[in-house]
Amino acid sequence: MAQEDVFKKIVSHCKEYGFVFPSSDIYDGLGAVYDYGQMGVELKNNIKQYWWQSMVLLHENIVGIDSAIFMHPTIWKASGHVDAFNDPLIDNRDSKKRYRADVLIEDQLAKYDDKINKEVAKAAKRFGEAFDEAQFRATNGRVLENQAKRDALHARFQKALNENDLNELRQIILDEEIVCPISGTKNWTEVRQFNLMFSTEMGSTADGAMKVYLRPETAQGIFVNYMNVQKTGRMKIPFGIAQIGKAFRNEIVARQFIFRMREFEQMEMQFFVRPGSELEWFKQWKETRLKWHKALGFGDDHYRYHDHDKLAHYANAATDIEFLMPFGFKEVEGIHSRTNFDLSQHEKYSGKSIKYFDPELNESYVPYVIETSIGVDRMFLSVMCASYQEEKLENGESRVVLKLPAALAPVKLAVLPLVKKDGLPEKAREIINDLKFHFNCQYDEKDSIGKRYRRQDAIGTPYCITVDHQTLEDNCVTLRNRDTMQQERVAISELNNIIADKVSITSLLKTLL
RNA sequence: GCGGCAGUAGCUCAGUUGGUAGAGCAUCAGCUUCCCAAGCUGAGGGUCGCGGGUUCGAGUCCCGUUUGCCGCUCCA
Repeated sequence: MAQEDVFKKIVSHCKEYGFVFPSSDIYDGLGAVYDYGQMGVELKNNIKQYWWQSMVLLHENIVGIDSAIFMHPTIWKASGHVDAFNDPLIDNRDSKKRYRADVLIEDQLAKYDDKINKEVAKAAKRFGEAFDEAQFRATNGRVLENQAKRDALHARFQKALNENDLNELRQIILDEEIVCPISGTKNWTEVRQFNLMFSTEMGSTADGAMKVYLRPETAQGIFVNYMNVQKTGRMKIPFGIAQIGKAFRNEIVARQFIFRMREFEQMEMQFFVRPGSELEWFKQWKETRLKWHKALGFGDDHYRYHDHDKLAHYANAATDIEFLMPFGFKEVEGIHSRTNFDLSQHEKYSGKSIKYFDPELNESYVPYVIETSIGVDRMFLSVMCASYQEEKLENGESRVVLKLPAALAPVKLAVLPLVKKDGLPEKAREIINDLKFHFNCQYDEKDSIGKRYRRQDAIGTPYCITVDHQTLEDNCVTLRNRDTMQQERVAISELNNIIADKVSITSLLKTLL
């Protein structure tokens, strides 16, 4: 089966069994926004718990926070997000190429300069040593004409930029008869402003509302709380701050189901270290994070590193952990050595000192940061893709089974009376009423037993128990394993002992040590 | 954003030259009592993405719009 078909099936499966729904479904959906359903929310919560516990529980020098989505607007100036993502873009309809409108106009300005310089160079050659350049520029007709055009264009361009007048930018491009370098035509679309950050207003407009942004990453919430946590938690370097939360990016193109969404969730941990030691820590976190992924047991061949050649302005090392999705290896987690860029920027913009006094070195410094940043939704998708299997059975039939790691499965145990009479349902209820305090259980008495097993396979329930007539006599049930489909007879009193450990996140965490 | 393709029941889809909707699976109730789904009886569920137009009549033709998929583009 082609891989795209598998992906389509996974998307359908997600909807059909209550994992992921399109947002605003009954209103025909909202672009690149999705909701998690009754099964999805359980799986997602389990993923978050696995991450949180691996960070905060297993490391005494990592603590968590939960910062607000709204933050002071200056934070995004300090971080570089305001400047980095605010480009006026225009498309040429013939070549279908996109350009920055301001760059096209700057190129046009440069053309005028070229013309003028050519005239000057020509004259200089002609007059030799006697050439007075200033005099020539001030009197030559062709130079003056081009200079006047250039100055007019420059003034108009600056005015349009200052007023953020997109129509005027387009009009300039038309008036100057700027053509697409590829198609050579002037068939331009409207100019559009693409800002990666969503904005809204805080306070009523009558009071002079303040423009605030929905955070495009959770990291800054950690950086601006660095001093608070370090002081109140008496944290000593090296230490980390972990956070799980929503972030928002107004992607131009958001596609591939929940892989790239406009509203998404991140799990980030910023680890603060001594300057100079950052690359050592970078290496260590790279390994630690890959181990966390591999512990899920999907197979080591599903993962690879992708080291960045082109580094962002703040980083001195960066790598992605990529996962083999049906549409290729894709980034699930990023590990970045962010230097002291963020904290230094916040020092500068806030005017507050963000230094750490290191008693061992007896000196103060702005700590360096190693960031591990993982997309919850991407992680969710990778787990779904790796777990989804269509199996041919010995009797020639097939089944769809989600081979989720038991610790992540939404439902841990299904309790099934073999038949819907003779007191079996009552006995099953009795069992579930005890076990439901320990893990997520589901009861089902509808349809044949085989059909019920398949229903549980489809949502990835690792264990099913069947209550039959013999149960009423010996207090034993049949325990059925999702993956092997093997059954064994166990005492009801032993169920919690047998199952609880296998389906707990604790058991998964222990494999990390 | 540009270009191509698509949108009919929860899912997968059919719907003939335009005559106000069907199948399989799923769901629910009952029968059956069976340890690996698709046995029997019955039921519910769709203003055919949305808006407009042509027509006596539109799921079907035309225009617009929206959503999705693929390619290009963008991606601290």
